[in-house]
Amino acid sequence: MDNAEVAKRLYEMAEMLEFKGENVFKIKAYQKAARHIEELEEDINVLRKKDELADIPGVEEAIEAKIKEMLDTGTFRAFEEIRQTVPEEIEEITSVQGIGPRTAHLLYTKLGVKDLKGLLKAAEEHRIRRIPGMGVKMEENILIAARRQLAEGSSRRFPLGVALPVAEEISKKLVDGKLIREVRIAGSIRRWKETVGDIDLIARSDEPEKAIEAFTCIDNLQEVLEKGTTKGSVIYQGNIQVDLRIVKDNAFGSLLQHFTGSKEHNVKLRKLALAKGLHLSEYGSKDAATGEQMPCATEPEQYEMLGLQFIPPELREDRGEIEAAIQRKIPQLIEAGDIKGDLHVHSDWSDGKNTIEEMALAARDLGYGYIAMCDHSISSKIANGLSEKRLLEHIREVERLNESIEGIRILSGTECDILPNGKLDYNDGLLEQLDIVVVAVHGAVEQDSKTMTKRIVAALENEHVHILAHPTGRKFGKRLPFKMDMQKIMDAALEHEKVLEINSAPQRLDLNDTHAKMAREMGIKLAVNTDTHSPEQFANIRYGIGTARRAWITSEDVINTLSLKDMCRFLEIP
DNA sequence: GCCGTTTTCGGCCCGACTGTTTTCAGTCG
Repeated sequence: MDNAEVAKRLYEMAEMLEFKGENVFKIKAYQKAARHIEELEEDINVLRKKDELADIPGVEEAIEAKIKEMLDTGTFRAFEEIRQTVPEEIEEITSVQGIGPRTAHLLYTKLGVKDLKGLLKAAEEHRIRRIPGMGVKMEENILIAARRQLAEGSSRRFPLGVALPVAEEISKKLVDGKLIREVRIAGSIRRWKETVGDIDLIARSDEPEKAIEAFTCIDNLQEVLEKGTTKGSVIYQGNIQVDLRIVKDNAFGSLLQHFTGSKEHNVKLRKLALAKGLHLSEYGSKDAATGEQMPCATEPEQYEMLGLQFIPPELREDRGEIEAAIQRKIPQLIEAGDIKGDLHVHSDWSDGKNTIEEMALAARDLGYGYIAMCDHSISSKIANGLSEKRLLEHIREVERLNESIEGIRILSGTECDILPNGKLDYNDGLLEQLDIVVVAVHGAVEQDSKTMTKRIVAALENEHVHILAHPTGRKFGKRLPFKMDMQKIMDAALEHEKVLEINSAPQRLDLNDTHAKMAREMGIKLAVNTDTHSPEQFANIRYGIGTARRAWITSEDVINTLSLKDMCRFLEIP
């Protein structure tokens, strides 16, 4: 069993204990252990051999024994025993909005409901309303939520590239409506997490109830879930849940902090606050002794009040950021303004929409000092890849434009295919004539891990190569990451001094945050590129920057923060 | 079931909203 499988089983154990109404702290203990195993970088089997399982936070005697049993036999007795008493499709029911473990248990024992179908049937036949403690309203809500889940599937998460524009659209509607002065996007979007479960908005308003009223009446709503005095919750077009929370001005920082999360970050923060005699909530810190409420107008104030350095939203995942903030060792993370050029740009010579000149001028308008024109190579036929002859013409065109355009340097480059056998799509003689060589896998994406790893490592061994673009090839909702050994690929990148790309295209975000963090810790340089195919797509850099920041990356880790002069030195070109 | 600058027992983060209740449990984030 690998780390993910062990974690999954522990989560399932927690879920079944919850259904049975076991002690909530016992349940939390399983969940905590599962989460830490999920985030473990080392193989749990290796830890076991070294007898270091108990070093994992949340793992002590009882859970340690169960993990050992799992690694030996694939399961553990307590799990198998409790499984006999819990319906198999329990998760189908508890993932219906409004149904938690207690209600699920009640429905199971009273009505024998054990899956989504049975739940729908019970609601349609009005059997739920007859259970003591339930009622007509409850039954109606369950019916709606169960039908929605049947149609849309459960626990759906949205790529950041989908959720962020929707959040921006709704924010604009709210501010245009006048009742709300300022809306801020919080939650996982503000942390630039690659997928998000819902959209969290917070706002300040002098008339919170009217503002909530207005929120629950905006265009394109599918459903209103909640409408209170300070909080509203709706399902917006596209089946995405949006929550809005409002407080008074003087607690805006505390509110923003609270609703940015993550949950794990906040839980740890509140424990830290308790040790200082403070109860932390969205209203600020409350002195445990006197009961005095101390709201913070800004986030940095809130962190300072707890004796912490300000923690940027992207780091708030309980991955060591609180410990670092105590010691005042939060790094100065990279910002969009640090980017001096884009090293992965397409034109209409291959599959881009605009001329090289138009792309260069657009980049110059953004204040960039250079761009690398990296059109596709021969084998990317579908992307109109450049033949050797056309690549030579492409180089001439770049030379010509560099003489006529002021204020930006165009680097002649390629996004060269790594062929299935690990060879490159152009010969060395041709690659040598380019300023920069970006390589990537496009075809034969189904190769097994060993072949794919060997293929990419072979490409990284080529002396003319500078950057490996979108290393894992994943595309949200379309393609899973290649099967490959990331550790070996990073070892090769480090050895041969190659740069790994953080591709900012919102459907890619590749490398992702954890891989990018791994690269940074190994000392591998990164490039944050857009892979743009039109002038507008330069703006996607914000997604790459968000991903880089989540990986604790600073401007020193990223090569395209170099000035043009330093970039030329880096590439060893005049 | 875990955990300890209140350390081997007694705690374990905090609050809004809803529905079904006469004061609160369940769910959610």
